[in-house]
Amino acid sequence: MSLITPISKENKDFFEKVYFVVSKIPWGRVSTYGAIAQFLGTKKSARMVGWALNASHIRIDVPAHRVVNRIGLLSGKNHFSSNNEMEIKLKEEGIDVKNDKVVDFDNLFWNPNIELTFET
DNA sequence: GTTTTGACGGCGG
DNA sequence: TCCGCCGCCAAAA
Repeated sequence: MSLITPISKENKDFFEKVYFVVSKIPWGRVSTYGAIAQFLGTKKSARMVGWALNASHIRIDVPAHRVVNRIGLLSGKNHFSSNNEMEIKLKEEGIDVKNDKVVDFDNLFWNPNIELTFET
């Protein structure tokens, strides 16, 4: 079996893939659109990741609040029901946020390309 | 079927 | 270092 199986039957389309990866972000960690896009093989499609998450509001199992942009900025906070819901959720996980930015982002960054390995 | 949009990222100025 | 323009590409209009 391959070590990494980013695409399985439950991840048939791009959106599904995004949801899958995002759902794997550990509690208390954050990831980025670009990293997820790269993991999915389309590094240049970071914007699509955001778009996918935009449609993920129906999926409660997708922790979209753990996805920020490359510098740790909460670029998607405006898409949550409450204006600072994203920040609140992050803080509930022990992630400190200041000025719409994740403090110590480098340390909290979870890179699926490296850390998302799961045994099949 | 074509144009616009967008929760990004890289590169140049 | 900071700011702005440009490329990407799937979905919505």
